[in-house]
Amino acid sequence: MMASCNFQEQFLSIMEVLAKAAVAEINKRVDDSCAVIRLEMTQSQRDIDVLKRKCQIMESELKKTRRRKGFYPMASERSPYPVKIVLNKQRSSSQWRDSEMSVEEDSQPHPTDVEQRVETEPTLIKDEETAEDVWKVDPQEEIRITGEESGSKPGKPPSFEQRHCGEDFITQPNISPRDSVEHYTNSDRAEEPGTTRLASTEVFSTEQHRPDEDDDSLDLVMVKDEKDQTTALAGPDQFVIDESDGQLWTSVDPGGDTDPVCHPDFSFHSTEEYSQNISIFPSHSGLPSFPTMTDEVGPSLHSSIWKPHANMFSAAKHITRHVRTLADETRQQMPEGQSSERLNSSNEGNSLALQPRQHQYRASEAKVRLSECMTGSNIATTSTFSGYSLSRSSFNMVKRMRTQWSSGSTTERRFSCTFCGKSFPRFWQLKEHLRSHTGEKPYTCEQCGRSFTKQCNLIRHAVVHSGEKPYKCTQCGKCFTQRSSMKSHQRTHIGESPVSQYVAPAYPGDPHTSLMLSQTRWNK
DNA sequence: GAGTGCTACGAGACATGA
DNA sequence: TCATGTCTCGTAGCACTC
Repeated sequence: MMASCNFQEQFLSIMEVLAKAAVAEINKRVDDSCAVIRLEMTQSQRDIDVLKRKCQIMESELKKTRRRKGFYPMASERSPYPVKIVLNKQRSSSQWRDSEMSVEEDSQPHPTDVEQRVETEPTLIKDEETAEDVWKVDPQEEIRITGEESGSKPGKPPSFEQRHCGEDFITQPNISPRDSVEHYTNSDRAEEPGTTRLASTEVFSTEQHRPDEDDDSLDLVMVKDEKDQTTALAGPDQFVIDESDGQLWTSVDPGGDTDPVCHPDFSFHSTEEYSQNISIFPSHSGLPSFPTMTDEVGPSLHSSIWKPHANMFSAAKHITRHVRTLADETRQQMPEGQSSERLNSSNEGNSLALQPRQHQYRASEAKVRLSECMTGSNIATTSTFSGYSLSRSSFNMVKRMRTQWSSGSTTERRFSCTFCGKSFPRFWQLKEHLRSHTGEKPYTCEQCGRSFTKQCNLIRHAVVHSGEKPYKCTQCGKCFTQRSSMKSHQRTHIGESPVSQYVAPAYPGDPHTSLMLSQTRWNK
């Protein structure tokens, strides 16, 4: 009895020590990671400041030039709707900037808007370097990016998403589908006389009504310049998010004909920290989740050996708190409009970009429009998951794409999965692949109700109900439902023992021979 | 409990036709 | 380029045997 008690005490003390050591180690690693994050953010901050200064200088110069020329279009000649102009790289910067400036000036914003716009003036410019701007699907966000913090209550500091939506493309779950629509106008509207020509840009309206179209179809931003026969997404960093098809897509400029640098490829990629640390799907969704920070430490923490120790129980929470605290601190340090993908990924699942979508769109239209977008030298596709909008990951994509451009890398596989980084040569392959992440299973067996991601798998599944076994072993006559099963079975006929087909490892520890041995289990 | 074989499914690669 | 179908590999789960 005494011995047992002593053993228990010793065991507990050992566990306690181990738990403390583990917590310390985890804290250390988190701190290290945070240091990196801070460093990167500081660097980004400097870059942003420089860009802001440049923008301010250019804006002031532009205004001076306009005053000299006396060029200020009348508000009555402008579109009565608030618009967003998407940069077309084929246009000179002065042109689109002029257009945008005039639009914003003529839209007669609320006085507070003006103030805020002045404060955040650099963000007004849909610069080529701010590709994330183009992705916003929410007019509220469009307003926000110009400085107005819609969604945040007066006197209340804006939420992280609100403050960073400009870069993070958060689709607010409480926004109605109609609200989250951006309408495009140029292609189907006659140019109004006196209107400053926005030939190569697409003018978005948050209120515009197109009587010749069903309202339900107004769920996708398709940026396309019909006059120039090139999409306005010609800029390789211009994206559009659509919530129509539960898929994740991107615009691609494979030819690079719109880019002087000839960017060859900007397919999706995901950063490792994103795919590994971000819980994309909320726990209640029933969809698969990527391991979160908590998950990463979870297995060891929740294994039975650790259960008696509260320290270890709290370790994961501690990490979570730590990361959250850091994220909060970082957010406070970050200026408006700045984003950090690392911060995003560290910020645990509850505040991640992928939030439950509360509205659905018509997938069929998305497909049609997708096809439209896929035509031409530029491919404007759209993005979301089933019920989850993309946002911060999109930002990661932009960054990754820019990295690719700057490095001049090119690949045949232009479409990469945001989640796992796998690449595909065809867009539809990526689309199909994404089902494995989104959990979308469009093909359902009528007999058992089971769903499948691919139709061929459903067809193959049908033999379960039919009892058909079309594949027969030529040696023993045994039938199988699948060829792979038969082939696997046939291997058992070879030499009676599969192991005999391989060389026994001379050294049990040798990884090569061990691998061969592992293969003797016939692909198991 | 370990090893083995089978079933069934997930998913990538590829071919083909529209 | 997309949709569809086929082929294929890998693997989880289960049952059975030793």
